[in-house]
Amino acid sequence: MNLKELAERLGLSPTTVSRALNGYPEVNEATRERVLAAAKRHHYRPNTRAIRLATGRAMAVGHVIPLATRHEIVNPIFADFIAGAGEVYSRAGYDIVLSVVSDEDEEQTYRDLQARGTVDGVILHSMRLDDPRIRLLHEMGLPFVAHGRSTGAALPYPWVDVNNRRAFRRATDFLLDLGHRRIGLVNGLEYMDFAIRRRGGYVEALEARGIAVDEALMFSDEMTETRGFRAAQAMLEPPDPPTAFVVSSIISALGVRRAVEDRGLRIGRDVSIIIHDDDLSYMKNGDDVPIFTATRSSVREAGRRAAAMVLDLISGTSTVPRETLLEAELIIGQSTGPVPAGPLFDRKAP
Amino acid sequence: MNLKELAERLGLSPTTVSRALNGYPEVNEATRERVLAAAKRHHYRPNTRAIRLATGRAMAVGHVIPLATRHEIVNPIFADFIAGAGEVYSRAGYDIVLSVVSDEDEEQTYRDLQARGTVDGVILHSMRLDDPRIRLLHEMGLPFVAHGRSTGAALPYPWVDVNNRRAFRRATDFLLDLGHRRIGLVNGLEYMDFAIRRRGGYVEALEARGIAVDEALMFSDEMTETRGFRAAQAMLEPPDPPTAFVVSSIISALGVRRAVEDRGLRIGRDVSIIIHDDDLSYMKNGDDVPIFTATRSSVREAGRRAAAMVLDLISGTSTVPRETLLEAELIIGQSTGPVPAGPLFDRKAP
DNA sequence: AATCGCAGTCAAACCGCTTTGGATGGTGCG
DNA sequence: CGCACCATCCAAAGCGGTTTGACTGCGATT
Repeated sequence: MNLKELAERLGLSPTTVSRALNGYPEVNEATRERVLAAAKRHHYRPNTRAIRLATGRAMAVGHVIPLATRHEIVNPIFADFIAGAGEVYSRAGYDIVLSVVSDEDEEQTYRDLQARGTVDGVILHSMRLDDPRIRLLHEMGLPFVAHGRSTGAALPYPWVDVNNRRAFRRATDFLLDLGHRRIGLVNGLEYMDFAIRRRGGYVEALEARGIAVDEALMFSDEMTETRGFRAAQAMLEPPDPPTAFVVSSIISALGVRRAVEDRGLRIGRDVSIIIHDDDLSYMKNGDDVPIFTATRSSVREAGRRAAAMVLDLISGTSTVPRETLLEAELIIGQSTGPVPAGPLFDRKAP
Repeated sequence: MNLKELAERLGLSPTTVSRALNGYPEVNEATRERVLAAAKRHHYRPNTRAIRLATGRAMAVGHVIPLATRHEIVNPIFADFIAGAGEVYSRAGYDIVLSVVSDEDEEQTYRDLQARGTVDGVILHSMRLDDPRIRLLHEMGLPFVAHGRSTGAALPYPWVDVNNRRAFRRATDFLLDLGHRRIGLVNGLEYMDFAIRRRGGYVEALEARGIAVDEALMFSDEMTETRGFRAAQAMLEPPDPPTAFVVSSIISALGVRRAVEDRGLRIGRDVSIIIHDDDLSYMKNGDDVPIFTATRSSVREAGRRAAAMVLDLISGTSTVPRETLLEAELIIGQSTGPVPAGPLFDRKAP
């Protein structure tokens, strides 16, 4: 059943039917109701392909997932971010078009997406230091919203981000208040913007108390369980190991926990851990009682905000702020406690 | 730059240009080269919206992500599955259209996707027991491939699945061979088809050795760290606790590990764990040495297979089998060992 | 009574491609 | 020389909607 057929059945022109369905004012209310009823009765659904061609809009937002050729890792936060964004898109009748792309093809992908008219706008994932995509998309004139910021970007751009610096400042302060002085940082890759900001917050907290930053206690790599394990293992090995860790991801933190427990140390008593928790649905930080003390900020909510923002940009009606800084809340869990008295080796399990 | 403009510049008709670009034989080779060169020079990219309308094909495959309203959990394997499928789609010039949908809207979503011509086919995720979507899509005549099977389905349907039963049979046998007799099963939700098959393999192995199945040692729930923790905790509590666990997901297994270690027991010595490992990129089971002994099957590969299959179905050229059963390989890691002598309480840490 | 304005409707153009059904001119062959 | 047959190319008709510009009546205005 297409528009023409529906119009014929109703004894109306396609024009009127189209207008009736799309809520234009110049159609008689009685007619409109007749049309709507017939449309429902015949399960009429307008063909998206035709709408897209006729209106020149794609009614779709692109999410480009960069797949670093070296690492081949899909960002674990991605699924939840999309789930949040999806809620907003579907309400607005927009589709999500996904492109999984290796780094080197990324620019080409954005150009294609625009030139072929596949999408009306895009969301940028995995923002990096001085990210070249900002300039690119500016030049192309394709509406976009970044999930995360890009330190060093020359141009303004719309973004949704967590206040990573403040979150890590608070996390580190929290540990310092508990008396910890040797605090390890297990961070993400440092060309990722969030990792830089998090380190900033960490360093800031230490310096505010006059504590020297120890390079040996700062680690940055892919945020997997294994890397977290390795990092913690390496830091715990030498004399004068850290009594606490600030960890960028709950997944790395699982590795840190393993390393700590492998040495016979007890989390929350011998070694404290505080994490950043993206509130991933399949990786909840405990049901009721949080496992880890954490700075928490829902990545799903970030998805919702970013989606609303990009739709806003596309429609041109600015009802939503262009920059959204989400504050993380501090969740007290069981993984932190006061710094233990005496040197660490005294506390080792037999 | 569109086709008409390009044709004008070349002094050719749109027909010829279109044919030259699409490799039709009735165009002079010299002309074709001229066209190709001009297209490249002017960065001509055909408008997808127009192609789609003209050809009547969507050049897109839909992935419908059901979001159980109760749980709100995004399946963690989803991102990697899509990454695999994406490789295949992009090579074929197809897009991925994502719909995140709550259970009750799912049928409506498939109908819409087809009637509006948004996609040419779909992939079914999270297959359940006697899944109603199989009949639905059959009736609709929309090409589809299921990721996972559906026990009890009356109609034939194309699928890609892991041999879950055999994997869990092997895993359980492996533990039995090590002398374990009390083996806990930490499984996924039992309306999920894979969970049923896995339990089947587990039960089969026990029965083959004449070991009675103990309901108290079979747990099924959402596969999160916390639920895994709870399950293991509950099983370890009573007298005569299991000396080994078969766990359906690496994520739940992290919870099981935590529960085991919380009791002062050592993984691989006091308690063995064997998992099913989907080889998730952000949740690797160790870099070089596997952390957990596991039955491994790459979900990314499953994505590739399913994508190839659905494209096959769409094009009508059957070059790929309609049913793909992937065998999991058994990976020996550090989490399993012979059953310890003596009752469990003797082995507790001081 | 003639004109105007407006609500309501429609025909036709258009979006940018694909595809059908010719045209055209040159070749080969009887 | 005439005709069939290719190899090439093109005009025009879709695809299924939206949107522009016009065209009806009919009550209100002058």
